[in-house]
Amino acid sequence: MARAAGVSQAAVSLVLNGRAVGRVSVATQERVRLAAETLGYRANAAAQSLRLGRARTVALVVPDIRNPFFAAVLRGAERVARRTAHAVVLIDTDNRRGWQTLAQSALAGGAVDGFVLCAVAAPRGPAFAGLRKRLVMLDAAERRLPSVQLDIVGGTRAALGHLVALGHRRIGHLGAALPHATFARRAQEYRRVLQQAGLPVEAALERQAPIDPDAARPIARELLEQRERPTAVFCDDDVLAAALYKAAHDLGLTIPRDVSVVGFDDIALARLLEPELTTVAVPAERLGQVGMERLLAALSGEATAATPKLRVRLVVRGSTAPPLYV
Amino acid sequence: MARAAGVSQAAVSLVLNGRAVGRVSVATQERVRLAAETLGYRANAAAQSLRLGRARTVALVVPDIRNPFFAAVLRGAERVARRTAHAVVLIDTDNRRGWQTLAQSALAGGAVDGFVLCAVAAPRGPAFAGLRKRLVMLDAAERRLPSVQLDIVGGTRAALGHLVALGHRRIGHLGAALPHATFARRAQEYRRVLQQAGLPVEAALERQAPIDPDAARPIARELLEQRERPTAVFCDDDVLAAALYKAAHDLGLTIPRDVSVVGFDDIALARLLEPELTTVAVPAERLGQVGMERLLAALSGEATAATPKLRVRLVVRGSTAPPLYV
DNA sequence: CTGAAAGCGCTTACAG
DNA sequence: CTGAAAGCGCTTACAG
Repeated sequence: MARAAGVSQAAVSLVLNGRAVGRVSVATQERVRLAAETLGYRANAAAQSLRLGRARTVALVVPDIRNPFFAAVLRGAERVARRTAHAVVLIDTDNRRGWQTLAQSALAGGAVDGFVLCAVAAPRGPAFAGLRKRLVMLDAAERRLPSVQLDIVGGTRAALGHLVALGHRRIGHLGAALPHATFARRAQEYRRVLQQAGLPVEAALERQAPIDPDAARPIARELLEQRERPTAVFCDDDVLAAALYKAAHDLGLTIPRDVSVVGFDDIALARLLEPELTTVAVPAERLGQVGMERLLAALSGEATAATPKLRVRLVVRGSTAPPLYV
Repeated sequence: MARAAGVSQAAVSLVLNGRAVGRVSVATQERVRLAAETLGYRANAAAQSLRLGRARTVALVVPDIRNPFFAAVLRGAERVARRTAHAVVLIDTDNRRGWQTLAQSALAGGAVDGFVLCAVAAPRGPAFAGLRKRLVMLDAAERRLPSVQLDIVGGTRAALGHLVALGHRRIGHLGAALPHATFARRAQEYRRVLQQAGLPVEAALERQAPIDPDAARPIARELLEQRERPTAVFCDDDVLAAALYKAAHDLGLTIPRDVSVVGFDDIALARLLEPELTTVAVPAERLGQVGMERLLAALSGEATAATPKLRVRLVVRGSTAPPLYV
């Protein structure tokens, strides 16, 4: 390339990286640009990485990319990364622990500059000790690590407040069986609201299920089959809510007449269900965006601003109504 | 690292890459392995890429990762890539053309070794001339490029055959408004089956819509609002089918009584709809797997076997029934 | 303003 | 079996 333009390697580098002003003559700049254009030349990424110590690649870690919520996060993250010529590598943990080994290798080998973690537990062990500046957790509880917060407490309170206001007294909880703080928080807040409202907090009203329709369906069913069935159920995720719809249908129960349902996330599915799902809308794509922005900022050494907290809001649709017998 | 183990750089490389047999003494091998373990040492990825000319990274290009079908493809592809220590970078085209520039840069700069293309048109232009060995198209029509085939024709025939067998005479088609051969094929086969069955092939029975519930809903509605409404609709995608459910609901039509619906893909959504959706099951994750396997094989210079063709099969559920008035 | 050189960390011939 | 060296393609001081 330098030869093609008849200039030095250094000049090419300077021009193509926009550091040419006052260092390379305009004529040379033109020649370089023209030659690059003609040859379709791009700087070799590996050589750049080696020299600069930055791979311009970050990994997004999610439990299951088939969940549209995580797909939306990925989309948001990818958009932001692309703006600064970074690539996003996906690590789908499939709800297993093994990903930490992979992540550790990628980091140690410099294949990846940092991580955005979504709904997976923070990695442990000495290998991740220096990770603070290379990691952003999405919707995390731990203040110790850089993160983007969601107002999970507010969302949970809004959802349960809505059910309480409708007159429900027995409110169940279909939680996500994932080891992430966000779900622990929802469970905690669920109990707190019930308690404050003087409503029963019973083990019988709580179940945990994988975020997968088939796996969750029988568990949702257990919740609805009890003698003293809840008249409303708060679900940690829209997919769980959908599983509850199926379970209700299995049992001949009508939503919202026999049981009200509230979801979490507001993925496209929420409005495709019939009746449309009342749910806590979470800005998934924005979460991915903001998370990636923060990671990239941290990687380029910018001071980390205060932990941002994204709003969520309850969207009331057709799946909630007053209980049949008040 | 070499210093830590008290051996040469070359020995480290040999041992860690499994090329040590008969070239490095067992004692040295042990020392290297121990030191690597202790230090958590990984070979620098950039240096390896530079030296070897392979980035061990491939890109998956999809129109919209929020569509669970594409998410499943990604998952399958990622699994396979991981087995051989390759990373998968996502390029979400957002149904736009701009991705080709990005892809071209990534390839020219060696950031990416190859591409798996799913439901996007093959790239054009001289920059992609030498791409044949670095590209696999999923579900492509063009035999000119390496690809993994799906039996789209068979699936379409099965879907329409099912509707014809049920007694439907006016069968509509809600197609995907994407410039990919797979959708052209479905439209073509739809017309062919109707023709062969002596049924009307009319422009009024065909519509194209983006694969997005909100965008597709009014278009689906047009299809159902006509005076001579179709009694059944074949949809190019389950998401389109879901949009049709909504449109039917808007118009007070009941599925399958007033209109039968067949989808394509069998994503999780299909069974969450009520009634559950009759659809052509496509092995999405497997598609991603096989596509990635072929790409990796091609990249390591293995001879490309015959183009594999994956089976699809019609899954009959509750959304199809005989028409009301035969 | 321009060019020659060092060095990022590997792998692979090559000489001992 | 071991070690010293070249070179992948960049970027960045440095000398002219």
